[in-house]
Amino acid sequence: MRIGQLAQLVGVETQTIRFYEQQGLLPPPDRQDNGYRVYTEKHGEGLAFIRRCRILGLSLAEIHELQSYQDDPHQSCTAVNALLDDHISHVRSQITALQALEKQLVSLRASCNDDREVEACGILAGISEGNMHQQ
Amino acid sequence: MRIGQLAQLVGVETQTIRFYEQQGLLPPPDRQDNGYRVYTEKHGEGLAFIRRCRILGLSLAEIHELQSYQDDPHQSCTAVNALLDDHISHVRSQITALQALEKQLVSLRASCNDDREVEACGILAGISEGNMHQQ
DNA sequence: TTAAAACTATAAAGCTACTATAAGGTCAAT
DNA sequence: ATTGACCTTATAGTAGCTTTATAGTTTTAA
Repeated sequence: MRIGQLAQLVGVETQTIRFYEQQGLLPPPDRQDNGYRVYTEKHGEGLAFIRRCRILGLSLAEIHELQSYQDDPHQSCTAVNALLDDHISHVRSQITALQALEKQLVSLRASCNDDREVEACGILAGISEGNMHQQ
Repeated sequence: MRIGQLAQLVGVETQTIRFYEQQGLLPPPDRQDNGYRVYTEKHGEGLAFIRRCRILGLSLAEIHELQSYQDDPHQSCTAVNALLDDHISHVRSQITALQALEKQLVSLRASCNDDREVEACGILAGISEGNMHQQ
């Protein structure tokens, strides 16, 4: 399978595949005589794994870590559990921060009900005067 | 006021101030004979405005847009309202996406209760097999 | 058969919003 | 005279790709 087919199969761009290879997330495939990369089904699985991890919000470094666990299948998987726990708490703190931000934005938005002149705009005034009860 | 004082006043690094100047968000200040930047109170206000916008999650491009409205104080402020509305809905969709992600991660986490061998780890199996009811 | 379209390759730059590093000039105090 | 704190510019690094440039190869259509 060539790079274009693999890309279509998994739903990524060809450049992304080359990028993962360069980053050491995808093993370098064999080459044809003309230099074209030749992929196996294993590469497809590896690439799909990476993409699912990315959809879950894991960083490339975290994915690399998971791969290192996969390569040593008889060790305990507590590290995998810990990685996921860390990631979950990271996601949760992001949610909390964004919810606080949303509240702040909504209250700022309420300070101006359309169609004033910019000079009297409650939003710009609100930002300029810094009445943003932070934290 | 020199750049270090301004930085301390507003709570940013000096490089950040130079960066904003280079990006056209902060007007180039006068220079002393030795080339040092000299800032006025106006610069302080401008910088504080930028920082408050950044805390609200606005991009530098959005801040630039807001500044252009400030420069023309007699036009209607509907564009300002619209910018904020867009930003609020952007934040809300981020929150929604992260909440869905959290759910997915928690269910994945539940598929492995510690201390198995990596080979049997429910988390890695879950990602590999792709039983991630997406969307 | 030939020419265009589609695919592949590498290398380098661009994106965001800074942060960090390097190499050097200026100024006040010791 | 030199130390230290400050200032200058220019360049590279961060994450995870995407875009662009340039060029070679294969496939398809005329």
